[in-house]
Amino acid sequence: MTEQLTRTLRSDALDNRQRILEAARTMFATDGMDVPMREIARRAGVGPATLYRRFPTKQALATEAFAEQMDACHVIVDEGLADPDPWHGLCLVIEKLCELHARDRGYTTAFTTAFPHAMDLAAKREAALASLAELTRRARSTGHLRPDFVLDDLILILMANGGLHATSTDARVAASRRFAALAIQAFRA
Amino acid sequence: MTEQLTRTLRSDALDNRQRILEAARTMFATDGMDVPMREIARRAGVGPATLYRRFPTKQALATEAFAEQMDACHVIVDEGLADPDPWHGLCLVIEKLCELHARDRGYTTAFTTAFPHAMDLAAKREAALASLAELTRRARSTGHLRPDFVLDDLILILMANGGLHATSTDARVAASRRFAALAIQAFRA
DNA sequence: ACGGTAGTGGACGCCGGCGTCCGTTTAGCT
DNA sequence: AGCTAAACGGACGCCGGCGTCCACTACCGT
Repeated sequence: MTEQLTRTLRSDALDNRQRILEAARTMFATDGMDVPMREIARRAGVGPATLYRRFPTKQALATEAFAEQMDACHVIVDEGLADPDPWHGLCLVIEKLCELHARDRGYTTAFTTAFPHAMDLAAKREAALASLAELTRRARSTGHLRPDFVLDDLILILMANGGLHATSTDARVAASRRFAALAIQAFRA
Repeated sequence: MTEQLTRTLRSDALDNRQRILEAARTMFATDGMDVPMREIARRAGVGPATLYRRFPTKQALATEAFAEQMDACHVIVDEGLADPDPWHGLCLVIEKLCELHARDRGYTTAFTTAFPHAMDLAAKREAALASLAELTRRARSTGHLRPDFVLDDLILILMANGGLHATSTDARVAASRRFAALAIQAFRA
């Protein structure tokens, strides 16, 4: 679908579009989801009208902007699945997902609150969760994972991880790391 | 200090003040900290001016409104300290604090983000944390608590607990309960 | 090079929250 | 009952974000 847009879009327009997405990504990541649309436009070096023409709503913008973060999520989960030791793979996934979410304030809220109509995000989210379920199934069979573990526990942890506030990104990442370690401890058989 | 105000305040004014605080408490709890001041005034049945006269800033209002929640925190910690089994007391404290925070959206953010100038809150917070430190010290000596546990871990958990979002209060409380159980699991030796 | 059209962004009006002023009401004392 | 000062709240102006319109610009095919 992006391809069709790419084809019919003029070169300068495409350029602006890219800069808008880049600006949105960085601003969402550092300042969270409540940055004014104006501000994103300013940083991208375009007028408000251009921004609104490309992305009529903030959700549309967020959905596109977080596409690569979503892919990063998938890569992380796939790496976990590829690990010969499922328990070790699961631990890696937890650590990396927590860090990813800690580095990007906006993505966390986008992922957890999962706005009503961001179906594109939701679909990918479901796919990632399915892979996670498979990974936990394998990890449980190794005996290192608590037998009464359920997938919801992991989701719970990820959501809770999003509640970690801090003044700087570094502090947030550090807190997130400790938190991931505690979570793994809680999941161990 | 409240006494002095009480004395010099006219009866109807005192009445309004009470209703404002009650309205603020319920609205902060259900809708979080970002409710408009207007809305609180409306629910309390007073004009905006009255609200602003009593509480010039939202922080002032929040500080007073959460005073009893803060006391509830103290009671919980004290109960934990009074428990003959420190480890059991600690578990109770974790469960109750998580639930308290889950029931009151506003209080959670007020407690964790701890606005710059809400020194009254901050002072009580520190006192509670000191008691918590004592409790964890005792719990560790029983051997049921992980030897490498630090107080910051508990704070981390409480902050993370604040990240649990849900549509209804009941759902949030349920999630919080599961989360507390996981946390206790992570802290066990 | 040039015309046509896609694309742009400054400017505009709207809305909702904020904090304050002032004419009116009412508690409380005599 | 009557007076006075305290208290009230509706109304006002301000600000910042939102979404849109239109006169101008610049790309691209010929």
